[in-house]
Amino acid sequence: MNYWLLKSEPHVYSIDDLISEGEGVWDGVRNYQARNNLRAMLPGDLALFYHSNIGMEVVGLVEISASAFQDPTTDDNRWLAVGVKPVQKFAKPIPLKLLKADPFFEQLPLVRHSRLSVMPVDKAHFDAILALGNA
DNA sequence: GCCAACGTTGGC
DNA sequence: GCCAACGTTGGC
Repeated sequence: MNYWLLKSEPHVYSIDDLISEGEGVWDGVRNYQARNNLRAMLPGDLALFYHSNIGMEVVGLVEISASAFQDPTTDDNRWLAVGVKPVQKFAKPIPLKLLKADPFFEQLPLVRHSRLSVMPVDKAHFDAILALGNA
């Protein structure tokens, strides 16, 4: 089981959009590093859902429901998408500011490499964020 | 709205 | 293959 973080601008696609759809396609990724992370995902993997720009907080948890397939938003076969299902919306979203202020999260890619939109997360970091979200 | 960080493109 | 120019992302 692997753990991930998916970033989206909520005015484009928010966790509420995913919840109302029931199941979604994570598409539109146009960055090789992010694409490679999508390719490594397996059904059942868990991913944190982060709202960039507006909110700037980790808002919930989703599950990978389908491993990588051709991104349906382009004919260019370099790009991939995965299926996602909502698991929960956090009672307490975790602001980026809080993660940045805590040395424990220093190595989190979200903190270190803010432009990457699909990133792996250590189990220790994942568990800690989950606990904060449900505190 | 600005700008730093980073990725991509294209001329050489 | 290098690197300057340019475009995009995302925090502030």
